[in-house]
Amino acid sequence: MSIKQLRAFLAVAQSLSFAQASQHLHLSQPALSLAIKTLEESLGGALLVRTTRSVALTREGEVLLPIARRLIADWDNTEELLRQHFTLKLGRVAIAALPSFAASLLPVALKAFRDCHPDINVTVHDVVNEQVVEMVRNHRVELGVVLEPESLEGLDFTPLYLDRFIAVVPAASRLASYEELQWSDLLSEPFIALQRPSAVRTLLENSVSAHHGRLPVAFESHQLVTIGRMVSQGLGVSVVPSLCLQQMEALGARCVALNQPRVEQRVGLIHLAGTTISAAAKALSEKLIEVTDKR
Amino acid sequence: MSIKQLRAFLAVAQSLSFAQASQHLHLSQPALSLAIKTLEESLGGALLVRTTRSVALTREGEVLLPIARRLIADWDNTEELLRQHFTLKLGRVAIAALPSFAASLLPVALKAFRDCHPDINVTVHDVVNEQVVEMVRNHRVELGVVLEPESLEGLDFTPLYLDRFIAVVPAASRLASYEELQWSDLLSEPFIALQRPSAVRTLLENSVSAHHGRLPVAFESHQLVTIGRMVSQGLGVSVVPSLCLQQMEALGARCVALNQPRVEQRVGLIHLAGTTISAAAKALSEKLIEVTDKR
DNA sequence: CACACTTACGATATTCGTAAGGATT
DNA sequence: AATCCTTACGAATATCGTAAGTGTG
Repeated sequence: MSIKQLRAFLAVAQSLSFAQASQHLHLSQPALSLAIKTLEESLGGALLVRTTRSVALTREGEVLLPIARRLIADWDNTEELLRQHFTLKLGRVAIAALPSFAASLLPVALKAFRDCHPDINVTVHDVVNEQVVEMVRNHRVELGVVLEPESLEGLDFTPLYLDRFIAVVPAASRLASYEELQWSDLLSEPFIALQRPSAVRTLLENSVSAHHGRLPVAFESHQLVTIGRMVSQGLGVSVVPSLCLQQMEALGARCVALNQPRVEQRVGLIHLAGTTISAAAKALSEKLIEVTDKR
Repeated sequence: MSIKQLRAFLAVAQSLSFAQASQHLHLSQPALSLAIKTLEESLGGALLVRTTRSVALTREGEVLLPIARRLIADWDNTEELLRQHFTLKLGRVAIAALPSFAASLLPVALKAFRDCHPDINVTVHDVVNEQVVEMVRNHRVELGVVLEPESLEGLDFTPLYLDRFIAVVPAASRLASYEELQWSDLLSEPFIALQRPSAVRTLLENSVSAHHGRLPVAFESHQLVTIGRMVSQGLGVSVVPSLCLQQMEALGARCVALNQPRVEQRVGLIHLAGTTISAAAKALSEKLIEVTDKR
């Protein structure tokens, strides 16, 4: 029994005419006749009873008809579903991104993506760097945006941009007037840091300890928003990924370039190595690269 | 997308090896490779990602896999179901028969049928002659056993046997000692008749009225059993299809051949003309012919 | 170099369409 | 005579298997 044969049966059963059915199938009448015949032979009995002047279903044909309708419909739906997935008319992508990225560039990329592919469902997970890696490893998400990890065992890393960290200081602070700052300028102020565990926090601690000893953390939060507010209230200073510049200024804090030394870290896309990513994930990746390049 | 292609995909997706899958499918590796390739082309994207050393599913392949499993299972089940119907391993027949037949020969035929085809569900409707015809006409049953009707518009009639009516008299009656009886012998006794409407009743009335005027009905029932009991209790006499002989004698009545004139009527199978009957119905018909011939 | 998938190509099978045949209205 | 399905047959198409090719561990 083949799909063609079943379609042939369905067409004849519905029109009760080989002639009409053959037109509908874009097939010659004899070819249709043969198809039905071989179908009947493969099943071991007649499905249709043809007198020269009329066509009718046998009881067995009546048994098959509703089932055949369902099988063909299922078949066509499946084909359509897959095509939609490939043409990005349907599908889902899950992406995880570290908070600084999720709050800045990701929405821009998502907007561009959604404009191109409005029917793709995108799930965003705004989690700390380590969890992004974990979610990619556990197949929880297809894509991740992270600070370049030291070990990317089993992961493919695609750099998006180089993140240069910036100092965040109260608008009223004397530090706000400088063109650029050094670590030594900041360490005299109370420091507001991201709570551990956090890749940004670790990066900062390592950067500081190399030149000035321990980071003097006065306050901690795991929310960038909270840090921004604390700074703008004059509670202290902080250092955040440059991506957060706009967000911080919107919260009333001032951002100043941080040099001596610069704190830099590549940010990029990760996905499981060895597996291909879906067409939808590929399209989203491209949009992310596009958006980060533009900036 | 063809069945073969989907089976090929399923085999590869489950074993994650073209080599193993090709063995399982009894197909050469290159043929399998081609099948998958054309499937992917027809759907518009890759389902499997092959490095030279390993095979894995793409996201789209993962979407298809569970659906493919279901489609193939449905397909195979349907094929199996139809084959079972044709080989009489599965199916149902509905048959309607007039009471005298349903109570006598039909069970014998059913026994023989069930011995041959234990998995066919048979529904029996024990109804009066007119209802048998009606049920066949309304597609309520495929087969009917009736006294040969005058009009068989749209019906195919297959004679089973000639029913010769017999007189039923109380064992204690003087009539019980005769070898055969005539209508005139019976009409002196109270007559117990089947209730109208009944083909047997009509047949008797017509037969009598041609020679002796009206049938002097003293009692009526629509149950043969009741008539048998009434006769055996000495309430009167009756005339029933010869098929009921055993049943009547079992109820304590005596049966005597009825001549002068003989009342005869062909009993046969009917089914809707123009439609074929199911394999199961055909087999049951054959058993009925076999059983009625044997008698 | 051994293994696993792909490409190339000739052979085989299926399927198709045209033409002729048979039956019914 | 017209219509509708079936059979017959040569042609196009698809599928298959063998053999050679390619890339990886």
